[in-house]
Amino acid sequence: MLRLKIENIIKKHGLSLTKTRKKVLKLFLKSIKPLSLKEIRSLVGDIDRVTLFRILSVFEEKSIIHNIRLENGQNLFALCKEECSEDQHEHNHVHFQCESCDDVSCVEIDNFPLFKIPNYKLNNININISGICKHCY
Amino acid sequence: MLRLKIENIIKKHGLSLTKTRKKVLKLFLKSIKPLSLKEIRSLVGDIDRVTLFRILSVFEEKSIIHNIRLENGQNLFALCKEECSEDQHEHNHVHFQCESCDDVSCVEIDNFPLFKIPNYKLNNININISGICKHCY
DNA sequence: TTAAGTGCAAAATCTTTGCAAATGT
DNA sequence: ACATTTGCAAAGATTTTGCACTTAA
Repeated sequence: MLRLKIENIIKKHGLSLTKTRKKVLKLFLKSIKPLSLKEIRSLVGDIDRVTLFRILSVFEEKSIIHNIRLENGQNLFALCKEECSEDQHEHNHVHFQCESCDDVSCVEIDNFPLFKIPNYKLNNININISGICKHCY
Repeated sequence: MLRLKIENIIKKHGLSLTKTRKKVLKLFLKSIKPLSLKEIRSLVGDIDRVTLFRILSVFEEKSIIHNIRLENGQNLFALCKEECSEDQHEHNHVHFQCESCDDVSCVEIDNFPLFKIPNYKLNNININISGICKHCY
């Protein structure tokens, strides 16, 4: 089931189906939280640093994952929605970092605000919020 | 005039008034655009890389400037508003990057959306948008 | 079979740390 | 005069490049 989903996603984006890519994607599908390079490497086991960089880079290019750059410099990656395409992301979430427990998560928002700026065309909107999460509140 | 403003800002935050800090702050006050480390260094002239890191770091700590981390990894800095304090920023702007000319700017937004997430306390909100700017549109 | 992906070595960047000399108050 | 800041050297971390070897189609 999961295996099929993984293969499906990779093929759908025209990428060839390799062992390492499957391992990495599996991780994202199983994880609720955004992952750092270190975490991925320690979870996948022995995967070359450079190879991982390259895998994340194609995955990002194909909008399988997206990159979360936090204000403190942390660089995390999280799964995109199926609807995300290469030039437009369809996220209704914000990236939230808790100042108490440091946890980062993608939080869905209903009534996601509609941004408009006169004379500008807005394609991708990325929102990072810090504060206190529901567990620490 | 500018000289006084610079000295005023630095002193207001309890920092001592050094040559290099004045130079760096002057740059921010004169620049409309967010600046990268490289740009700052080339504009200020000969300033040590480490010293600059440290100056930016205190300035950020004191909320004289804020750090803009773009999705593509670029790391820029821009002046805060006078009202910004150490634990809360009062920006009504988004960080906009044009996909055509690559320019980054802080764009003021009227009707800045009010975010609410049930059971969360939101402190700082940071919004990065990419698209086409008014000059390229 | 051959085009694409991986792993390794090594370079290029970016960021941090420690300490002696210089500067601000 | 004393505490803080700066510049330099050097360590650490992160990201990129080139190339030979392996794997997927």
